[in-house]
Amino acid sequence: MPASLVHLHTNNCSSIFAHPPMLIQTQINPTLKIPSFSRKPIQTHTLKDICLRGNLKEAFQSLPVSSNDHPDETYAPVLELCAQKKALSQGLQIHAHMIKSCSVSESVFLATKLVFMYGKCGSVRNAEKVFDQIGQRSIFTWNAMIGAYVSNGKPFEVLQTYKEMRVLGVPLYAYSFPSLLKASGLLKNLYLGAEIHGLAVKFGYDSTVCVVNSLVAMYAKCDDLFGARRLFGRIDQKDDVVSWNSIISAYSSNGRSMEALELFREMQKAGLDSNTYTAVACLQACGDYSFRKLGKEIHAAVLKSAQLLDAYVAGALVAMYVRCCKMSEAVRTFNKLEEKDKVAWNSVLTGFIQNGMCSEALHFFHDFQNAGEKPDQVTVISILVACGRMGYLLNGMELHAYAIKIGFDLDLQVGNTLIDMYAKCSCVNYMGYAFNRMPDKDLISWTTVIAGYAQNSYALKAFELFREVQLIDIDVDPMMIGSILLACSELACVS
DNA sequence: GCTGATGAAC
Repeated sequence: MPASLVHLHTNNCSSIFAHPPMLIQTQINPTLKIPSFSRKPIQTHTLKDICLRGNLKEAFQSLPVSSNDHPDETYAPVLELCAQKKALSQGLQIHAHMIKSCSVSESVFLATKLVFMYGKCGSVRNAEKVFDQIGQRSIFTWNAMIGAYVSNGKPFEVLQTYKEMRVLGVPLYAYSFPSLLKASGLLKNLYLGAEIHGLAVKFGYDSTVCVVNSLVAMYAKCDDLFGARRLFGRIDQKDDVVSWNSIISAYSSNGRSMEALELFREMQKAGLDSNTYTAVACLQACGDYSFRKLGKEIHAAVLKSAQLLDAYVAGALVAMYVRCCKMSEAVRTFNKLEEKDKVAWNSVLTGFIQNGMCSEALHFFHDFQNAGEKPDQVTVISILVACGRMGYLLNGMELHAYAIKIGFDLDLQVGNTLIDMYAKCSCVNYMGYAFNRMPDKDLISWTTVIAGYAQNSYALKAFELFREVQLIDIDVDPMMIGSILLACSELACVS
């Protein structure tokens, strides 16, 4: 690309000629000035370049063996690279290297980088350990810590840290808000979100584009679409793709396809380029059969624009075809994927089940296992549903054993599906066992188990559990009443 | 130096 070369070239020139007085001095005695450039900065600069190139192995080989005079410049780029690659074991090695050369405790900058690296690599505990040891924390340190919490799905910890910041009087800066607002959204705590919104106004960051975008997302996650729309409407310069993506995604994830797609059209009219996030949000809105044509159009546009299909876009495409009951298209899209991740596998799997193709789902599960994938909760739930519908008790039990082995049977949703599977396979004893083992039970658990007993002619057992439901504070739902009526007719009692 | 918006299930 000639244009970027020219750009780079002029940039270098401007930095060299940025200090004319120096230049005058060097002109007096140029030959002596040249060797006075120390070798150190050149070395660390190359390490930074290696890191920018993204080769972790090369970066490791270029690390100085003993302690050096520029720990910040040495370690910061390597830590950043570890974070980018989510390379925890390498990050730990760098941390060890740093301890050996005594450069962690003195530098808040490097300690903050460590917190950031551990957060990105998914090790909240290590991030906390480093964070706790830092005496004088900067606002960057606090932001790195709450960022680590929020990106690892720990909104309660964000809330706690936020309270600590308030008590200590740490002033919030622009970049504190996105993480705090995301945590409010994860907690669906509109009250907290509004409080943080208030602080953003107080500190004067409510017009900062990333803060506004985070606010839009927060209100949407807290089911306040009106609030999200009002904020989006107040943005003067609507020229940021993320702002549009936030509001489109707000509508599409709340099932408001029409509004989402109207906003997408408006965005196109404004002449803004969409990206993968836009595609995902729009595809989500194309779940309705009536939008299948638009979904195909977006599919075509995506194929045209991206050389390599983004994992999220691919997943959204598969999910879109599933919702439009186009399983052959879904499978075709899935097969074209170079990197098939778990969500993509699960989308196809649940697609088969939603479309009543249980034996296809079981076949597909064999492919899943042959590909060396490990089932997660969603996979287990899908296969249990298929087993139940097909009446495959032995396969269901096998999956139950697997679920127990890795502790999934304690999961509420997995437990509920196990109850349903055993009920459908008329295996009442194991159904009761699965139900009793559940540490938490919700309305669906009770409804499913009562229906299971009633449908398998265990009317008295159904009554017994119904009485228990009335004792604990759970609302009775129509499904449950239906099961109890069935049990009544079984016993021919009308009382 | 830290930051914002994405795909799956009973």
